[in-house]
Amino acid sequence: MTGNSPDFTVSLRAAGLRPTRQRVALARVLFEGGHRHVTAESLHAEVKATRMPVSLATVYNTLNQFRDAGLLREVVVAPGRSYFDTNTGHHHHFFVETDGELHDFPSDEVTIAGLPAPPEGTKLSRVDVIVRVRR
Amino acid sequence: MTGNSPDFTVSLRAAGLRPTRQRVALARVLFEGGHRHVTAESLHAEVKATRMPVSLATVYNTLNQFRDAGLLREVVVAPGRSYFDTNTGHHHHFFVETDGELHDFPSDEVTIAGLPAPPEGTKLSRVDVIVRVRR
DNA sequence: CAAGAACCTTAGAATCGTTCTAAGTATTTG
DNA sequence: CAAATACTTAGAACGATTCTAAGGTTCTTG
Ligand SMILES: [Mn+2]
Ligand SMILES: [Mn+2]
Ligand SMILES: [Zn+2]
Ligand SMILES: [Zn+2]
Repeated sequence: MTGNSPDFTVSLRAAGLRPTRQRVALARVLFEGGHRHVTAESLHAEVKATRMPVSLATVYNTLNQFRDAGLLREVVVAPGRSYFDTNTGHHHHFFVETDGELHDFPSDEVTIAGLPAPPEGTKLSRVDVIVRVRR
Repeated sequence: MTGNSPDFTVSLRAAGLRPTRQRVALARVLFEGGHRHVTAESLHAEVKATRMPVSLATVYNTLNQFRDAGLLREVVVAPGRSYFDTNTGHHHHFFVETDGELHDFPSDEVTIAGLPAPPEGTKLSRVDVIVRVRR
């Protein structure tokens, strides 16, 4: 290792994934710097700009594997397109409907009181709050 | 008029839509009886069962027109599929991830406190709360 | 109640985001 | 290093949705 960047080789192996060139390149784009919200297409465009060739199929495969490994979370805000979120902690979203932007806000400032009990025979998985706004 | 069913001709005209055979048939399936959550495919199957032939393209057109007219609301809970909701009032949803079911719960029992201000230059459109549960 | 204008429905093609297939390539293991 | 295993990829396939363009329905006006 020659730089000071996080060692994605380690976290990929820890997730049970071989640290291939493509996955390391994608991890760098995703996890270096602050939290991100990407689509497969936007991530593909970004990684191509680093001159590391990665196919769109691999971007899809990798996003799904990272999500399954808990490195990413999938956020559903608009029909027909998936967003992937590098922030896997508890938080909620502003969705700017007019331009498709997604912004985090912390869930610890928000209180949700009076939620009814889940339907018979089900257990809670997650509570998503999406605040839709427009410009 | 021979029955006691609501006059969908009137509400369609009020929405600026001609009360065609197809739209009236779809309105009956959607709005007679209690609130519904449908997909284009599920609604198409239901209306076909009434022996009134309606193409899938018309189901899509009509759902979009009803949504634009405020008769329906679109709910995004899962990637790759749109749900349409006949309940246009304030309320939130349970989504049973394991079988794709959507259930309402009233928003007046729920309190959401501490929401941050919308990003600069945006105004609030709607707050969606989706409680995801699994069997 | 014409008859034209406006609007609507539809089959089938097209599009879009995503997944699959299968053949070649990289990574790991011993 | 060789064999085993996992990965990447082009291109085909897919499922949901939208579009096109041609024929049918509904509305308006006299
Ligand atoms: Mn997926
Ligand atoms: Mn739509
Ligand atoms: Zn986020
Ligand atoms: Zn509802």
